[in-house]
Amino acid sequence: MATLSAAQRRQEAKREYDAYVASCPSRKLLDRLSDKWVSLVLSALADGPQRYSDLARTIAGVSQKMLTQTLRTMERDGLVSRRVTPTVPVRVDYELTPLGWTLMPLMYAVKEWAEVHMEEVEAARAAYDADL
Amino acid sequence: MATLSAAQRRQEAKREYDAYVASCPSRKLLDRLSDKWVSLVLSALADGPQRYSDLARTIAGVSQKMLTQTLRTMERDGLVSRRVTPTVPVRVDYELTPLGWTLMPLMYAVKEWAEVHMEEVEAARAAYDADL
DNA sequence: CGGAATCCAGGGTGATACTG
DNA sequence: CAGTATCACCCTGGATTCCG
Repeated sequence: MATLSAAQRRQEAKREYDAYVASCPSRKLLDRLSDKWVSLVLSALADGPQRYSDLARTIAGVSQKMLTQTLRTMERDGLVSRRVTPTVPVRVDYELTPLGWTLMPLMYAVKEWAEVHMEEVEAARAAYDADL
Repeated sequence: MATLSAAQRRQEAKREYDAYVASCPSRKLLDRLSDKWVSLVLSALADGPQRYSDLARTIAGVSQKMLTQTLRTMERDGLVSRRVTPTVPVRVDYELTPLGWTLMPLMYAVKEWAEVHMEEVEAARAAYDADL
């Protein structure tokens, strides 16, 4: 990459984890981050702590199962924290951990990119399909 | 083309894409970008044009089918371009399009994040599992 | 309200074999 | 070398039901 200096490339080469290697834990982590719900949950929590039901409403179309499953995995990975308020009925809030906050901007940027460049992608698809 | 409803015309005029809405095209685009191979292909092409076999070697563990399928979709979406050199045997090079170059740094950052924060994630997992 | 558990259909995925 | 084709399987992910 042109934006990387030779020194940076050397440093990268020495890095312990390499996502290009299938057996590397970071590759599996990248696979997990490449879950379609993770980016949406992270982006949704950018506004601050939110209740389970708030997340379900913001992220339209997510099933209870997938939302819960995604939040559990993200909690286990240290990206979000779960706070239970033992009222009746129960209230559960999720918020980003410090680690989660370091990842959120990156995923948010991808989500933004998808929204901003949607037209160009659709134009490219139309052009591609026309050449068949 | 069929007559657009008032709501459709408003959306058309404002070009508002919201990835939180399940039916929004940008959501489907985000789902596609959330493919585990897309981020690796984009990152691999950050070094410049590469041959099919180079990509297959760099991205360890990808099957021919998935690599080809991923490249086809990315080509259709205008993220990569495909150049065939009709030698014998055939040589095929892939490179990022200008549109692909705008997305690459974002996905590359996510891949980097996974490598850099791997240890913290593993520590979080260990802590989570210990509390069961 | 915020889950857990179960069932189950569908398709995404990989292995394999073949081709220009 | 760079695919295409076929098949079988697993696992995702939705629907439903029940619980604290």
